[in-house]
Amino acid sequence: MVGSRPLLVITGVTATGKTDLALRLADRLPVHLVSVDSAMVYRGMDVGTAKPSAEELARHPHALIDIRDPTESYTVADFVTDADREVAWAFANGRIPILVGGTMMYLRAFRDGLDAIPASTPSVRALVAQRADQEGWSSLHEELLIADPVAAARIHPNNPQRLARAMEVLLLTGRPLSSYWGTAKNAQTRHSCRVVEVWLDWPERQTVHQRIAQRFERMLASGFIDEVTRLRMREDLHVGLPALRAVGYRQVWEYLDGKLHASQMREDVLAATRGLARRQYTWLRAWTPLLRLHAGEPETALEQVARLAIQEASGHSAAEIAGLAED
RNA sequence: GGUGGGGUUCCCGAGCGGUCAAAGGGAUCAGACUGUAAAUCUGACGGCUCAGCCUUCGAAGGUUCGAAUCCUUCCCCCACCA
Repeated sequence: MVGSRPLLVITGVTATGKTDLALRLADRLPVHLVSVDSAMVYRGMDVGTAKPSAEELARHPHALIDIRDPTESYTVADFVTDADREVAWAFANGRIPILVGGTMMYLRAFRDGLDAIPASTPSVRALVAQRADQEGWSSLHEELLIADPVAAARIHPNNPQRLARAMEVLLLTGRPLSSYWGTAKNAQTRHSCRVVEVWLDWPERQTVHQRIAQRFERMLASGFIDEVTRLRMREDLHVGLPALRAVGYRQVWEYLDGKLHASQMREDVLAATRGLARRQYTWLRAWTPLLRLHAGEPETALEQVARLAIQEASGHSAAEIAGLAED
């Protein structure tokens, strides 16, 4: 019965209650929760990432939370490797793996698989950065256009981050980045499972904006500023690190630097969070097999997801197992 | 009460007789996305029956072939003097 065991994915834009849904699901079913969140991986970044509380984590452990120091980086490839390991563990132990989170690129990479492209190295990265400094990014893009026209066509000359990656691979391996494309295996194949994806969403964008604002108020009341102050006291942390470029942390850091007034900081954080949500929507709308559930009706959503999971797991029809999720 | 500065498209803010639906920034919206992704980047952004037309630059008049730009009066802000 290959492909019948379910793997649940709970996603949606920021501040829609994904974590809550997952926690409640964990109360009823034998699950293994796996966080899909590029910011929650960092230790000491709790309030601003809306990480589940220590109590919640004690009750329902999440894999891939608090696995890095803010000085370290964490990548999509790290995520796919880690998530694969967690999913395998779940299946081996008779649990339903549930991937919860809104880092869409991680989710996409997990679902569709990642091609075996070599990781960059600090020295090559520095070299590319230095060349960009001297010659300008547009010059590097022209170079890429010749060496790797396929990748160059898909990378805008003004996008240093993606351009850098392509150049790094080229310099590191002597091979075009695009020559590595096409070997990835998707999650269903890798795990012989059935991926069930749930999108928790509000019908009105305005609701999401409101919830973002309310949640930020709660974060402030819960000591978010203090949290950033603590991070800022560390000599080895600075805003250039991926961890501290996270929404909220970046702005509060500037505020503590005295570069922003409190009201401006608040506004900037909210705008950045709304922007994050907007970009998440772009992924979600293009994501075909998503079951969209109403975030404003958590009970119903919970019911549906639980039922779906049981149904997939048992291979029985929904009618046959109706009521099972209640227990 | 007097003098000086000012009211510009959702916000801030340029423009100071034509090339202005009006620079730039912000917000918002749409999109891209294969090892930094809560990142990085692109586009749209007064309205329409959209290669053109219509309505905007505090209000109303006026000058001019032509005004956001000049004049008059009025309304409202700000600063200083009283």
